[in-house]
Amino acid sequence: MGMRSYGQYCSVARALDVVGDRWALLIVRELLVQGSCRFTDLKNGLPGIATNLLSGRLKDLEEAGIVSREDAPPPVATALYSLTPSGRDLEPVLKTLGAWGLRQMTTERPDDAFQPQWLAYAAAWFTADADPAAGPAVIQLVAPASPATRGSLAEAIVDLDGHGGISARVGRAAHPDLVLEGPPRLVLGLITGMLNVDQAVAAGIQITGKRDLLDRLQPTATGASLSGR
Amino acid sequence: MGMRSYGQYCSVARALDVVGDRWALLIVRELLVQGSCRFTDLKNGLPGIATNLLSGRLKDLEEAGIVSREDAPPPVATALYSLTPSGRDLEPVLKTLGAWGLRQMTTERPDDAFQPQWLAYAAAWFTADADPAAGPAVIQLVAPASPATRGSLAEAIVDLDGHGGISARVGRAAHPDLVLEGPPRLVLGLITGMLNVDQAVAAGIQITGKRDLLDRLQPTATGASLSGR
DNA sequence: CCGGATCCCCAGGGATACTG
DNA sequence: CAGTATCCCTGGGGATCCGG
Repeated sequence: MGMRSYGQYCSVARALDVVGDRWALLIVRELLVQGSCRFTDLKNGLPGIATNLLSGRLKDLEEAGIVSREDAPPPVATALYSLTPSGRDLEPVLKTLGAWGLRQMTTERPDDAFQPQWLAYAAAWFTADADPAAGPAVIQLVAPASPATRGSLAEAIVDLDGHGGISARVGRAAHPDLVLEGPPRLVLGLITGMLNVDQAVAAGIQITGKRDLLDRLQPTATGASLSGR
Repeated sequence: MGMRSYGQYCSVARALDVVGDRWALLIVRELLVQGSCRFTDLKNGLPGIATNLLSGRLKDLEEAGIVSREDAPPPVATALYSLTPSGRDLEPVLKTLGAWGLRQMTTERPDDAFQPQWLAYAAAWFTADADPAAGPAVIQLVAPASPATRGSLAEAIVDLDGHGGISARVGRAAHPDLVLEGPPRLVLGLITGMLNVDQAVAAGIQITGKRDLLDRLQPTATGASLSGR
């Protein structure tokens, strides 16, 4: 299929030969965040993509050794897509790219899509646990989802494991130690450090539970500030 | 001009809205490596790009606050392009992307372009000084340039400053402590750690001078091996 | 020679409909 | 659900042309 190359013996150009096509890195993002998943799950996680383009890219990425496709066991009988080790190695690329992209989040665009898993990966990728010795803790993030799915909520659970690790997943926790609720720009701005607590509160974020957990949740990306607007 | 967006409130998607277009990141690469330079310098550093596309991208990137264009002082009277601070912040992105792309360098393509500055940035980005206390040192890299410019050489100077820093630039050093000469794949493979010394020598690289300097030049990217072929 | 602008053509992307 | 097929259209590749 698509084998267009920049024709340069340079590792950046070679990387872009493989993952530089439109939608390619976003597909990898979705596979990183969702793990092994079905065609439709990818389609839902990539609002705006055309189905032919998705299937085409999946073929390309499989050919390039980044994505693997396998048939699920009998009861399901559907194909599952996941990342190969080489594909998982793209995580640092998406992390740095996403960290740089935080500064682009200031401009508001009311009809942008927004999904719960993007809330999750932002917490996992752009924050660190400043005080692991304080033990495990659970933070619940809540924001209104895309305008397209009006009424529904984007909910993510952030787990501090007490050993310095932070993981996040979509869903609602039974007994969170802290709940942050508000528009995506505020929740995201607070956990990525683009807003400080005072600014986020003033802008209308709702903080429920152990507020001192916010001091443990240290933003690692040194992005611009969202406070200007 | 091009304002096509993925329409997702996600920092990765937002980043790709700005630098995801074809050639965009390669233009940034060239500006990072070359510093402030003219239109023609960029064109020469980006073999294969169409001039209309280059000028269009430069406009887009300028509009996005990544590139700045300024008129050079009177005697030159030409426009100079350079990166803004925001544009320079893309360096970590290109580093990680380039590190991942090293594994794509194994496939040989005889008519790929190859330029001296790519030799330089590879050394600066993917190596570290394992023993700064040993003092300053200079390593000369030499490889045949693109088939297009047959006969000419790609030459880069790697400077170990004796304080842990490594910088590199295009050119020929007067009195290098070490000279590595051979095909791009071997020189690049050796400094990025995809080949070890024995493999590179067996494949025909020429090493002249203080060979123990090679132990100081530690590859930082954990790429695949080129030895398989 | 440098710094583009203009033109033409085709491949790749976007939207939708359709099928196993 | 998991794609394939189709159509349309924009953006990219390549060459040429033009003002400074």
